Amino acid sequence: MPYVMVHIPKPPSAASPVPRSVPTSADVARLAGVSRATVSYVLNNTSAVRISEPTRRRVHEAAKELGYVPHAAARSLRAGHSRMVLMPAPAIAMGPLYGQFINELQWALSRLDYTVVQYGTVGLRGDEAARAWAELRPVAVLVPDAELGPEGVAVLKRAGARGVVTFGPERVEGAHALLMDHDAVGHCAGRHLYARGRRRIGVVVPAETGLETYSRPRLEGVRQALRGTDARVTGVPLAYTEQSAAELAARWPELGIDAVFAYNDEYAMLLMRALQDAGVRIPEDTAVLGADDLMLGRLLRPRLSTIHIDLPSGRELAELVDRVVRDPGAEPETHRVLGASVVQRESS
Amino acid sequence: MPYVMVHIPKPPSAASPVPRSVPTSADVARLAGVSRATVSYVLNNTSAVRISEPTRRRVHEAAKELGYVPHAAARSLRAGHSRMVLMPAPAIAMGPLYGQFINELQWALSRLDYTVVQYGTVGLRGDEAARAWAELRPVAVLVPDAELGPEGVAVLKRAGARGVVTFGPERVEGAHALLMDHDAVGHCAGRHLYARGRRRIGVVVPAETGLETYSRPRLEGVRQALRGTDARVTGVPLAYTEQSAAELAARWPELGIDAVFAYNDEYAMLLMRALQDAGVRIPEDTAVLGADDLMLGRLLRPRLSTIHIDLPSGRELAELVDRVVRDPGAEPETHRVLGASVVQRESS
DNA sequence: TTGAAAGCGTTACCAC
DNA sequence: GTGGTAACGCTTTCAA
Repeated sequence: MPYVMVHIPKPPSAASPVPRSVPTSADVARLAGVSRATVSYVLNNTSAVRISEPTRRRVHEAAKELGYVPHAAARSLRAGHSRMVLMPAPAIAMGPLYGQFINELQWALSRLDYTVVQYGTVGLRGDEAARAWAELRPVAVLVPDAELGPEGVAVLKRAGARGVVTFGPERVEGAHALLMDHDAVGHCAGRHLYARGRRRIGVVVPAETGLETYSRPRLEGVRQALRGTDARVTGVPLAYTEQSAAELAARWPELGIDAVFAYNDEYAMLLMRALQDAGVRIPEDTAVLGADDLMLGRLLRPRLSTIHIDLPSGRELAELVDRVVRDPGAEPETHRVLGASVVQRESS
Repeated sequence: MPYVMVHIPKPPSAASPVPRSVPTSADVARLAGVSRATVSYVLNNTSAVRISEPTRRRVHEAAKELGYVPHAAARSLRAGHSRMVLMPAPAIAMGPLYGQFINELQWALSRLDYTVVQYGTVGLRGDEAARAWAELRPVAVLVPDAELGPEGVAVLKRAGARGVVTFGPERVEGAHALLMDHDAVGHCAGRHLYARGRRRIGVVVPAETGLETYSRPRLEGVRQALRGTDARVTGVPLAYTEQSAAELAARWPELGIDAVFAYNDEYAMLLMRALQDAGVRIPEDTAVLGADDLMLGRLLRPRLSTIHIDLPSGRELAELVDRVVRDPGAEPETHRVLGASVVQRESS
């Protein structure tokens, strides 16, 4: 992005305030004429101790006047634990499905009084990343299985994490697992295309790195669904560019494929357009099937068939995390959470 | 999402390890037979002090054996500051453009040795949110201007934030600003449609809440571009559903609109399809213009014209943050960072 | 009802 | 070169 920042002179404004140092509870105590303990009692509404109303007011006023804000690090240091649930910020934008999932989850965890923090880990691999997360002493960690090994789980637990929950296609030793076996997506796709009479089935494998975790099991799922039948399955690499799609479409006749499961709706839209431009009729010559059930697929002509993916609700997941935190000794559980179903429209 | 988690019994695994307490540097010192200070020197590679090689080795081995991980809260408490840059996790999934922007930014800030944390603030409004952020004592905060008022800026600064940078269409008193005036996007769109000979111009305003911050200035920009001309500008509400689009398309003739700027490419695709289904010819009867320059727009027929939006690179932004942190006394600066240019294809 | 003091895990200063 | 010690900001027990 070659865009250059243009500096605009700041309009005259109020004089910058004197850079006071950060007010502490001691400052509040001093201003209110009470002890630090009293300040703590008042601001935390400690029920075990009864503070007179005038004192409460004085403390609150002092806190407000100073703009006092408690220091989270000091607090959790003293308490010996935090309510922080850590999850890695996704390295690649993973589409609206994942985004909504995250939002729901954050909301549900907030309701349970947890604080969700997405930690950007760039360049750190495996155990390095686990160590960086452990430094924050989160009470729970929610992480794609691809980013954490068994040693990573151990590091986090030793650092006091009461819950480690992974999600993705595989289990990780020692952690609770939300098993999203994308095999099921592929399996569903394979069965559908076979049922529609297709026998030479292509499966798009994105060329972009970072997606193998999902694309490989999806391909495997198709293979598995068609094992023992007369159908043939072919992996088809495709980058998310018009050029790549055009090149693939040009080779289409020689591939001899009569149906393609295109990883997701976006790749499906890209490929479908390229095939149409190359004169391939859809679905007569080749059926096209996407995944994710995006709204946009419905707008194409022919309308895009897709695999609808059911993710667990944020509320369920939050409750799982909470349960794990409350009973850290429990055996790691494995939950199968990914539902897949065909939405047949016109492209298959 | 009605999907129900299926519990799968855990396979037999290694006995769960004894729940030791979290190892501290004191434990490492004890095991290595040195003092806590020495441990600190060794693990932090303090250059001011020279430690014998055998001692170093003993410390490293002890740390490894115990699985010692330093406690970030304790460290920053002692240090009096952190390297944490805080940004709110977006409440609504904001498309691939924003996602890539965030990723680039995280990467660039990591290069400068900052730690990026996305803090999920659900339900907290304005100053409440600012206070929650302030508790973490971040060294810098990067936040959409819509989520922070001047008082919020003051709270954060009093809590020790050396840099507060807002981005979005408006400035916030006391903070550095990345002025993304979406007026420019609308302006660009208005000029283009006018130049194409259109005179009765509709501007889609998403019905979804949370987007007003962007949709309002875009509409204003179109108005502004066409002020004093013979063109007429009409705001057109549209929800992101097929039904809403169909209803709008049915009313299209009575609206008497010959060109529409559709907020972004996704709304444009939705509307364009509905118009086509209703028999409106594009671009002959009505021109359609999107924004964001998504790949998918190129796949439509007619190909979707769009406004390409140039965001600042993550590197530039990271450098701005770094500069602000290093010189917190500087006057707040305002940078104009949003470039808009027409990409004309076939729909306009 | 309030105050004094200990301690959470680290690091930096100053003696040894 | 290495080890004690104080201090960061907060909560909580105990004593007054």
